[in-house]
Amino acid sequence: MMNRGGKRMGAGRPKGTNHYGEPTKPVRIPVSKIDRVLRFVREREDGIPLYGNEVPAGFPSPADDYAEGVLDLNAHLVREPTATFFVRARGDSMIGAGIHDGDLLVVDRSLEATNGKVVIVSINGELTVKRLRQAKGRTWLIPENPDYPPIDFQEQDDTHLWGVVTNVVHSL
Amino acid sequence: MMNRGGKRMGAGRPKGTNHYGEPTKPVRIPVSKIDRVLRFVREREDGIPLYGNEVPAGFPSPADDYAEGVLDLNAHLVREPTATFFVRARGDSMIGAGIHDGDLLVVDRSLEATNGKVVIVSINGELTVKRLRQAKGRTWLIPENPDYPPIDFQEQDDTHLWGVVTNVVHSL
DNA sequence: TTTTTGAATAATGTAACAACATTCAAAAGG
DNA sequence: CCTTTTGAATGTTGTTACATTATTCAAAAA
Repeated sequence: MMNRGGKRMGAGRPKGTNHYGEPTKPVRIPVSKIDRVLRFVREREDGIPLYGNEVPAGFPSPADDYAEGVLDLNAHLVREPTATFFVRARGDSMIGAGIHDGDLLVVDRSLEATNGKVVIVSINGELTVKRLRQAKGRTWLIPENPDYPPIDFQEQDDTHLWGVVTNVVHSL
Repeated sequence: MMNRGGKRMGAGRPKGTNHYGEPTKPVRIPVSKIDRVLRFVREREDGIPLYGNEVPAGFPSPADDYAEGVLDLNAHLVREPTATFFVRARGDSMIGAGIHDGDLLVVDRSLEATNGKVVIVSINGELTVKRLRQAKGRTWLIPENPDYPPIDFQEQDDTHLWGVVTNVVHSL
């Protein structure tokens, strides 16, 4: 093997040619979460596009500028992670509010349960979802289905108001 | 300062007393995502609990065992990230399928649009959501609202079937 | 007995390193 | 003069190493 020459100006791998197009730094991650972190970091640089009602040029090509940007469902649906939980809805008593049997309800305990909000309450160990209605110093739980009667509600030992439903996830 | 003694058996910080209760490893993360990764790793060790229809003891305390475990909305609603996009629904023509004006639709392009599926199509540059119905060699787009007429559908230059709606996110 | 204090040991953020990837242009070959 | 070969140059990347910090213990001091 013979020498193949000396200095080469401008040689070498150019900056910014890494997988992400930006610098990286080592961050310490608990081992059980490394998989999910790597999936988040590597597989979806673009997130999932969100479109409005017009068909954008090249729709739905992830390389485009998105009509309404990009969406992280966890962040979009959960404002207060520590105060949030999910409940699966049963029955059709709230069909008028768009809540169907089997739907997933996102419940925020940090929101105030004011008049007209859809809330999760427990009555005798059963969870139920109804609309809260306060009038004339009394509180009612109103189903959104004429087949069901309103419930006279007052917090006691066996009843408790757990939180406000912010979102309904319905599977088709 | 005087010497305060020699060997101490069992002294020192005990193992497993870190923030996570498990070992950590450095992972290289693109700088723009470090914030979100740290938030994910640090702020929510428990995830968000998912409950069924009975009230578990101590509900809803994150320390409990959850009736149905823990849920990551992105993973739960998005099976094929690269083939998925979101569309915001307009109008009430699919009210019977639980799709309301302003709802967020999760659309999977990798699923086959078979008879009976709810699909996203573009017609003359407008996106619309309807139920696909194939019969007698023809294809129809059926609204789920008696106020709207079925549409005779065939893919042409100005029409295209974009994907199958898998989930509907409805905000209250 | 209680308090003070430094030794012992784990956790943590980051620098450093070795292995790898990428690009360039000089040298070789035609 | 053009094409191919080849090693230098330089960035990237996963992991190790390390200095600093945090935590606990028990001997020494009070």
